[in-house]
Amino acid sequence: MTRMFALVDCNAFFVSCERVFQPHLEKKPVIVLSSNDGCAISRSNEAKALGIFMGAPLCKIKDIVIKHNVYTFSPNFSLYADMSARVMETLKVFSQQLEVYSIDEAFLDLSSIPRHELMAYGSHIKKVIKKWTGIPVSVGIGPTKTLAKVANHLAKKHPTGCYTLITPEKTATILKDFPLQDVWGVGAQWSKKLSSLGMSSALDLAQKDTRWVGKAFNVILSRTALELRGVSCLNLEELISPKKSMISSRSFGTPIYSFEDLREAVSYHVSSLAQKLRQQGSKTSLITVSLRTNPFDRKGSFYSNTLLVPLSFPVSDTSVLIKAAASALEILFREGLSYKKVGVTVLNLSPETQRPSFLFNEMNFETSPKRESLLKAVDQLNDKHGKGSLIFASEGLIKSWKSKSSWKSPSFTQNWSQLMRVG
DNA sequence: TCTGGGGTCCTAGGACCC
DNA sequence: TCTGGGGTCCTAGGACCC
Repeated sequence: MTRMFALVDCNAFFVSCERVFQPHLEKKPVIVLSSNDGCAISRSNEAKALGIFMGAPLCKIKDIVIKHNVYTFSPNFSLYADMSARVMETLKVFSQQLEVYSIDEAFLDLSSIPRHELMAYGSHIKKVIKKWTGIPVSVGIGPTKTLAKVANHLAKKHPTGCYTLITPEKTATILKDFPLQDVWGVGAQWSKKLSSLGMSSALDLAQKDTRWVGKAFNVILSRTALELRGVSCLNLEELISPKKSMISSRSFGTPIYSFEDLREAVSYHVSSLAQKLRQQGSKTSLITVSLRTNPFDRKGSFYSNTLLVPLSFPVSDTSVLIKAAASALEILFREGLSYKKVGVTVLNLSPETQRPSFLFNEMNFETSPKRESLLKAVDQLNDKHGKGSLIFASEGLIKSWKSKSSWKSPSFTQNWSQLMRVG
């Protein structure tokens, strides 16, 4: 039996989340900005119609925003995460086999639904999600994940918000006019190269010999070519696999000059990563610190550098990681520069249950039960009273390095005092 | 005023070993 | 003149995704 996948994608997700709690924003141009109020990362249809592009820097669209009274929000990621969880929970009603692909997208296995009912089933999903969560979605259905993605593109423009690509004939007709750069897995670089080789539509790639594609590009793109042809190569990944790396980084609201401020910012990132490591039940044995000045600043010379610090054993202890990161920062820091961003990455993650046999005394500090229960208590307090309730001293209290966030909506789903009031 | 943040996978090439 | 060949592991870099 051929398989059948649906891709359910939330429309302008962050904007839609804001609208659920502020219904007066319906039909109005709305945008949500990136961290630091940098650029537009989610746009309502009305905002798109005004010519606001994905990733447009706020400073460059300021005139449009003022002239057309575009409602502008700083990002409220915990709100979006909560709304995402509601959408995903609701989706489970329609298929037990579900892959949460990103914060606003999920693949569903619909192989068991009769072919002639798929269109109606897709429309039904859309209606129920809207009714139960307030979020509008588009549904694309096809025999492979890549074709479901293509169908979803078309669904966004279709009045029903649902589109199916079931027969090979219809699929070929659609792919003939479907630009290659819009295919899932084909980015800017490859579409440029493909175009120079004479391919411009998705059908061109689908009809190419896959071995040739594999040689000229790689196995990923040859898989994409097969999927476009209707051969399913990518399975539904229902299990959420543990992360193999984690990043915490942020641009500063205003440039930072002092080592002390940088160290506080780095400590903050490390602390947040360490907590996420413990949440996932992982430890890291490689931490990297990177910092850079503003790459867009024409005056000063650009400085960007990263340092890897291998740890002698896997850890998730905040203090141990802060020490390692601070020593890296000392090496990276150059006096007199105006820094714009720091970031910390933890790699080589391993399950915390997988412990190496101990040879050295230094292990004792990290693994002592007292130490572990202390960190557990810190995590529990922060869970209960909100992130940042209890922090490590090195994170600092002033946070002069924090990001800009001028127009953040209230914590509608997180904080009792900020719940919506009715009547 | 000034351009996000967080991930994954694949490949080539070097180091090292026998 | 000749100076192996094959395997594994690791890393950096490049591509992609949201």
